[in-house]
Amino acid sequence: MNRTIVICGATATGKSDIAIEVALEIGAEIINADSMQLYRGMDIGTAKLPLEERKGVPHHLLDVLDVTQDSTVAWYQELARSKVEEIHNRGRDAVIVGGTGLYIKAILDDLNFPDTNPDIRARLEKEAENLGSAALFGRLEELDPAAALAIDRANLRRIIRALEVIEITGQPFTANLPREDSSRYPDALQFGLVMNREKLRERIDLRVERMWDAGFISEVDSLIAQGIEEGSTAQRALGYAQIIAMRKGLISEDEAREETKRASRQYARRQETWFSRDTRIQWVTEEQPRLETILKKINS
RNA sequence: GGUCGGAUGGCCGAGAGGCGAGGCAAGGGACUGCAAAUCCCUCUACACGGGUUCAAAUCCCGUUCCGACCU
Repeated sequence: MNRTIVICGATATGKSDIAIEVALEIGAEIINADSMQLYRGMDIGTAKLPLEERKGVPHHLLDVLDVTQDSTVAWYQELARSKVEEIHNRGRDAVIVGGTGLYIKAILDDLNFPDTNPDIRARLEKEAENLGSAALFGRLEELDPAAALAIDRANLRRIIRALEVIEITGQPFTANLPREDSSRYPDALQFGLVMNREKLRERIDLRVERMWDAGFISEVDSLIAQGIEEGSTAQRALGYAQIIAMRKGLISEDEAREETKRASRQYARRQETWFSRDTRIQWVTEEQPRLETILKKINS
């Protein structure tokens, strides 16, 4: 019986380390569920565990994209699921670790993502520019009132995607949503790591300082040379975006570093909001002996 | 000692008599193909004391503090 275990939570809560320990204990392999650690060359700024710290535990979906390529959930979903199957077929357990909530959900739940079409999307984006986002939202209200209700009228990105899906599938956007929560891996155990805000803030600050000392700037410099600005996903990563802005002369190094800390804090908040909605997650606080707590639940 | 200019919410910053600009930060929230993204909500301030007025952050008087200049 092969298990699927998820370790999630906000950034800087120590997910990677716990995952290694858990994996060592139960003989599992690790699948990365962090949208930015997918990128080759994004090591320091994403706090990617160096090889020697992985203690021999096989890691999957690390360094699988070039910085110029865009990551998407649909692509990730397929790949990650095939990795889970692969590991299970090998008779081992899979530990999924990461802070990208949507990606984790995409593995576990029966989310299906209707295709995308660059032409349609480009056209919609152009229309938004010319007619304004209000016009597109109006169209969405007509074509799919339920979707319009669920999407903020100012959230152009989601409005465009909804219209794109409607056009491609010929059905309302909401028709593609699952009726109820149906899980592909019903037995998956999800653990969430939590820390109080103050503590987390300190850890984030410290971590960013260390990244700087470890040569974060030169890492970004070489990625700029590799064309990170051509892609749209990688260049928005925390810290990377700030250092790119710094290299463009928009902000000082000091500002870049402080902005990175602040953006990380805000990100952590968004992550907590996201994960807090999932009632399947079992939360583990910092006061608890985390590894033991998790192992106990896995084995019970 | 004198003259002039300031003093606005955690920070920045407009307003210059009449339904509490705005931005950032902070907190809360949403979320099915860019998710470390995108977006929404909340946070009633005007240095202090008097006065004028139906109405003052906005006008008048005084006080305190800051800055510039003068002696």
